[in-house]
Amino acid sequence: MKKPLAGDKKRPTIEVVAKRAGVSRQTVSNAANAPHRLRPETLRKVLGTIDELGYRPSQAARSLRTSATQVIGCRLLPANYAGTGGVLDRLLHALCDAARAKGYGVLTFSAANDDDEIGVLDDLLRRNAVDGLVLANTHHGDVRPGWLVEQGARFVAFGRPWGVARQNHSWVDVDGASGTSQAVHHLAELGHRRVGFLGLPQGSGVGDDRLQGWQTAVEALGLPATGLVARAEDGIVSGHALAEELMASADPPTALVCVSDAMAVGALRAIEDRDLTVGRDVSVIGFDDSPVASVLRPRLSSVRQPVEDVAHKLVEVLLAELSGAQRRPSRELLTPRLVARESSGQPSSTAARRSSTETGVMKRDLFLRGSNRKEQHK
Amino acid sequence: MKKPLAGDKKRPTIEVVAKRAGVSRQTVSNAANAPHRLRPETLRKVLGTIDELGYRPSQAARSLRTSATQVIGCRLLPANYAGTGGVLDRLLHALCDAARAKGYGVLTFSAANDDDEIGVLDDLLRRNAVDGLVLANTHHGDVRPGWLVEQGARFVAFGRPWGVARQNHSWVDVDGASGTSQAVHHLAELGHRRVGFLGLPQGSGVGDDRLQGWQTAVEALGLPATGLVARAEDGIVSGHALAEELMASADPPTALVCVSDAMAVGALRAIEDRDLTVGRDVSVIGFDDSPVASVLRPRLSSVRQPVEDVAHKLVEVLLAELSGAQRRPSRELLTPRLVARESSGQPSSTAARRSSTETGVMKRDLFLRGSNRKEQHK
DNA sequence: ATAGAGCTTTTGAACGATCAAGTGGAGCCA
DNA sequence: TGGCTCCACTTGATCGTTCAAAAGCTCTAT
Repeated sequence: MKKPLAGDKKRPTIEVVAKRAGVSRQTVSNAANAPHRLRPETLRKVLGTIDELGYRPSQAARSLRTSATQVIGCRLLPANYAGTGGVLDRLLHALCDAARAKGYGVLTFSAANDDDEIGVLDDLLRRNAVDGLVLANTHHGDVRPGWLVEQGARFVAFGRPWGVARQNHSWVDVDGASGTSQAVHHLAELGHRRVGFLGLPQGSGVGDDRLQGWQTAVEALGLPATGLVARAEDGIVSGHALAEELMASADPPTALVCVSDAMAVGALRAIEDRDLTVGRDVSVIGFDDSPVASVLRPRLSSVRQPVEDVAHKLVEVLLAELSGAQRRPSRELLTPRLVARESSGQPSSTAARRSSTETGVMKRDLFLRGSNRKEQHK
Repeated sequence: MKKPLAGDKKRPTIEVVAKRAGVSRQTVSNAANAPHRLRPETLRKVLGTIDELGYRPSQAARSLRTSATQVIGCRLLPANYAGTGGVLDRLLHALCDAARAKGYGVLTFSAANDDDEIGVLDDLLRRNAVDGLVLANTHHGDVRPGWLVEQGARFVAFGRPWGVARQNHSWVDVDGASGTSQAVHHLAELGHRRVGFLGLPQGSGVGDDRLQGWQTAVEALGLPATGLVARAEDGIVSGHALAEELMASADPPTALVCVSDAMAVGALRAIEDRDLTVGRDVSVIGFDDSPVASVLRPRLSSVRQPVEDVAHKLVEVLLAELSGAQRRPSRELLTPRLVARESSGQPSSTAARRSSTETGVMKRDLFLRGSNRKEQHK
């Protein structure tokens, strides 16, 4: 026999509000959901009572009736997840904000791998625990989008359906090629000509995309392109090895564009190991602008993804999908932005011609917490 | 007029399963919720049908009837949140796992500040969108616990009710004092005697707790304690200033225990600025073992919080709270563990007496990705 | 006066599950 | 055989909301 605990205030139901306001259930319901149907006077009265009693419709009852949960599901990826370090955390924050602004909540879950994730998704969909899903970190040969389409689930992917032409679902993505292209242009402006690229093994969607941006820019600028690309799995160790490989060549690059910040960190180490100075002898630019970027010494230039915009778009697209108004899938490609810091500077040959005061300034202010001061946004 | 979309497979209801299995609704319900009530034969038959149709009870319908949502709410804190950098992200992952293991989901939301959070919580509670809450980052003068108690909400705090004796709610926390104490003992074993402490301004709960651990250890070991503590707001800049302050004294410390990794990073910079070698001339130990710790050079020794255990306890305590079986609030204090890396080594005077091969080894393998190899857990 | 149109409000039913009470049958004992 | 208990299962009611349809009211045109 369970007796109600002390603090258990009973939430008022719509019926209670109705009685108190001297109207019917439906009128109260309309006050919240379709105010235009009520006479202004009635509306005021009902809203007053709602406010007075602090009434909010029960999520469960509403869901049962409308079969809409007002909840979006999203897998939580490990913070250090290779290739997207930190981006997804920022995205999740932004997603929660964007969703809440539209009256939706975000249900998070973790999964060991994609198959495991499908298991969780299956459960969520079967229980009707979510209205739609945000699928992060799409990759080559990803089985999840196909499975979701097959289930008739509403979802948006953060990431293009890499390598699969027939995948027909909505997605939002960031134009990685634009990011690396910006990086190359930035370096070229600083005076670099031999700009290398540390990439991922062929077949990785994001990797190929970002490599292509490098290629496009290098061609457009008429820079040398041979012997300047090295590829391996993501990680600091890889970055070190690849940078070492390129730096050991007969005609080494004076700048490196990296597919990730992890790679960039490895590259920094390799350059230091050669007793060269990052940002002067060799410049390095990372990707994703992870929290470490602004903590490293020198602070790492990096391409920052517009996560807030991404989150906003994701919610917008997903809600359109949910409303059923959406006939065909939407595709949205957003543009990232290079954040230039100390790790990218003029090549030493060029810099020698100028005064060195600039370098002096760079040595100061390495301890700034945020990444907003002393940074130039390209 | 909305017609059902193409892929809209209709979920089977309990009624459908019942009909198909040739039993009543309640029997199907019992098969899932109270199997012991069924004859083994019936149970097998019903479970078979459930499996065949892929039936899962509708969350909404169940919630409506039982007024339990099987969802836990948790605020998402900014990734770089001062004082707990990265810990809460790891915690969230662990929390999702622990909750899911008990059949619960985790609903996340972000909030600009505590008042804003109360607004969101109010909404969640009024809509009955969550059964309980995990309250992270409790601090001095926190208004949230009191408000929640007043509302009769079920919740567990991650963090003690600092400075408020009468707060009477369940909590789980990590024994920060033990962590800093371990750090001091570790340094003392390495031969350090003058061990400094970089802390937070007085009045910060976690700050005072961690300082106290330093104090206790220093007294127990008979180490000097005066002129070795510096305090300021958390951050890299602060860490740099405080370390500089201590290092500039007549009799500077040979090791620094820091209240956070951010502080530690600042300390590393300050030591390097004095052209001293971290881990040899001056050792540094951080707190929280944030992702940057193992990326820095030298890799940062840090006190790691047992987030998985914390998450497990949080869920355990919260569920006890929800079941109503819990008479009085539980308090759980878990013990963190020092992860020793290169930033903490023997003081140069002691090290000089020994061979230098050890230092040689340390210089290698700085590029390891994870933090599992070449680390000694104390 | 009255029917019809249009607006506001009320009423009955339904969403899909669980709880509480009820039914039927087997087994036991007198 | 009757009565009792116990077990396995079924039936009716209910959670709180929204949908669909009915009802009432006001106003206008005939």
